[in-house]
Amino acid sequence: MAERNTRQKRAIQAVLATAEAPLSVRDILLAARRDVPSLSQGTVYRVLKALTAKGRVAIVQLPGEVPLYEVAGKSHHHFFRCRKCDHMYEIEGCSKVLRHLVPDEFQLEDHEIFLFGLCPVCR
Amino acid sequence: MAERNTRQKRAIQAVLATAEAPLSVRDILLAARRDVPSLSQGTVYRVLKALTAKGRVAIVQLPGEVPLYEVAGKSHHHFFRCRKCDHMYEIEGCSKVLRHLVPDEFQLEDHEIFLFGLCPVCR
DNA sequence: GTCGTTGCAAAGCGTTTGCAGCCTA
DNA sequence: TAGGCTGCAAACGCTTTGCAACGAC
Repeated sequence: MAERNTRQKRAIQAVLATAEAPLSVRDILLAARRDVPSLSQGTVYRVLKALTAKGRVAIVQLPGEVPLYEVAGKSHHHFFRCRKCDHMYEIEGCSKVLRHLVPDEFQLEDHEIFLFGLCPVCR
Repeated sequence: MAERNTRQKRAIQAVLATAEAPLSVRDILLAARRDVPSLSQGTVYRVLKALTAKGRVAIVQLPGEVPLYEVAGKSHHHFFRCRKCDHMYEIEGCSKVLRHLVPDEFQLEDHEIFLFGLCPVCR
């Protein structure tokens, strides 16, 4: 019943903790294998699923792309994706004006915003 | 070279044209088979891909779900998804305030907004 | 020693694609 | 009749899962 603290879990969480941008399963697998070379894909999926269920990891799902993972608990934010270099920038804060988009009869609980364009470097 | 006007394409476009909400590939396949029973999944994918490339169809990609398709050319809008009945409502208009979310050095070109909550019926 | 966890490989699911025959123009 | 289009089925990429061995406690 008690959850166990394994090398695999520690390696995966360490990778997520030190990442500066959301990572794909492949990214996580390759990075974590530097600590635990025998790490398998299946384990990465299982550990991520468990961490997500516990609310310790958040999924960043861009339209038409594979899901990315980041540590949860950061302040509410969204992402800006540069269409040239593909880099993802975190956008802090979030417009209160969203509430006015929907009629009052709707009860707005959550939202996702993805911004696309050119970043300062690529302009 | 010249594109041909087949029963399959007509059936698929008719389904999209009369749909009141974005449809999945499965939805489209089942509906279009009422006109063309022999219609195959592969053809649906190919026709949708072609229509999308020509800008006649738009993809609605909700995080973690299969893509949905709708006729393009509607006025700019986003979606509100009821987390209880799963119905999707179109939200007209879109906040200009988005531009203020990103620093001036970023060149904002496009965006996606998904709203989640309870619709008037389910509240 | 127990039993949660892992690696492996097979299976699952949505989507793409090669190919031979079909049918629109 | 030409060649774009279709149905079929195999292949593909990502994710899940069954199972026996492993290892944290």
